[in-house]
Amino acid sequence: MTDQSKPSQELVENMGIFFEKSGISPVSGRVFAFLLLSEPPYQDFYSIQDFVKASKSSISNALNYLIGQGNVDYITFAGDRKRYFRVNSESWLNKFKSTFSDQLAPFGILLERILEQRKDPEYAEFNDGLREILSLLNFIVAEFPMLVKKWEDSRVDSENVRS
Amino acid sequence: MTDQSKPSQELVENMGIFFEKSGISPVSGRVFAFLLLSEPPYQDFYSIQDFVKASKSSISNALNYLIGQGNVDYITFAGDRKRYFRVNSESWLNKFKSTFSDQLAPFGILLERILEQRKDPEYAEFNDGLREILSLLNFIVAEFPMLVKKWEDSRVDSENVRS
DNA sequence: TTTTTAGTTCGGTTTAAGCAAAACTAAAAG
DNA sequence: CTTTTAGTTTTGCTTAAACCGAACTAAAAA
Repeated sequence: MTDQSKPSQELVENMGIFFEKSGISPVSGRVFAFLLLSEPPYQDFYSIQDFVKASKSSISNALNYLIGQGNVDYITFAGDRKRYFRVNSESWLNKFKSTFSDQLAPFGILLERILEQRKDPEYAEFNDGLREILSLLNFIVAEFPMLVKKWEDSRVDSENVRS
Repeated sequence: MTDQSKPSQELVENMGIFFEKSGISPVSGRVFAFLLLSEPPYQDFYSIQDFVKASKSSISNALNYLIGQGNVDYITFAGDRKRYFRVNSESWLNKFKSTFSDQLAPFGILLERILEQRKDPEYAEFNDGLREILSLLNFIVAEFPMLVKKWEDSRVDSENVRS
């Protein structure tokens, strides 16, 4: 289907390692890297398998994992029963926007629970240290959405300039 | 030494799981949770071992790992050869301040490398999606230190009100 | 100088994750 | 209604991480 220039194995391997570091499996990392680099940016199961050189089960698990994370989805074409898998950059962007609050908020709750337990005033200095972290955390959780909004607004502005 | 009220095993276990999720080993997670909850907030090797119920080697490895991460350090007292391990909230706070940029910046570089490769204009929409993520990323990397600064300033202000 | 203490290091075992191969399934094609 | 296709599920293997117990070490105490 149209263009076929495959990315370099080495680059996919390297980027795969980058994604591995964020906690996903090697094959998932490579699949994701491949989908980010391949032209076209949507690829069917067997092209992925062919490039990544892993078993069907590994590819299947990797794809389902990535789909579950919301970073990948797929499209289909009429009269073609294959699914074409691709990085869903929109959902990826949205995850970015919310990740900070989503991850920080539970951590703030944890810190609050700790401080609730530590009522002994003898070690107030330690508690103050924790309270400082909690304060920064709460500040970020509160301010971050506004930061995103600011970015969004700046995007809209530059669109308007063009039109 | 002074207070001895031990935290509940269950709470330490729960918080341990929370820290495990961020990628550390179960024993490390429990040790860290214990140090966050124990009164006093500094504990010697054997108190930790006794509470966490793991082997000396596991405790040793966990402590050295946490120390390596900068989240734990230790203090000593004259005439006492034990080390007393504790959460270093200051270094923890500092890690917080820098973590975002530190983690986001390499990711931005990765996205840039991807976009460099993807010159085929046929799938410009996909590239636009990636560029959008990169834009948000760069925005956050640039703005985040200012956000932290704003928080720091607000802290100093409230200190001045008191004095 | 011998013993104790406060850990660390070493060697082996257990457990879980990741993967492959092959059997399987559901839908479409022939 | 038989075959092919596009995956999925199952089973079993391999490897690495986590852990334990025991031997070890370096400094302090006796």
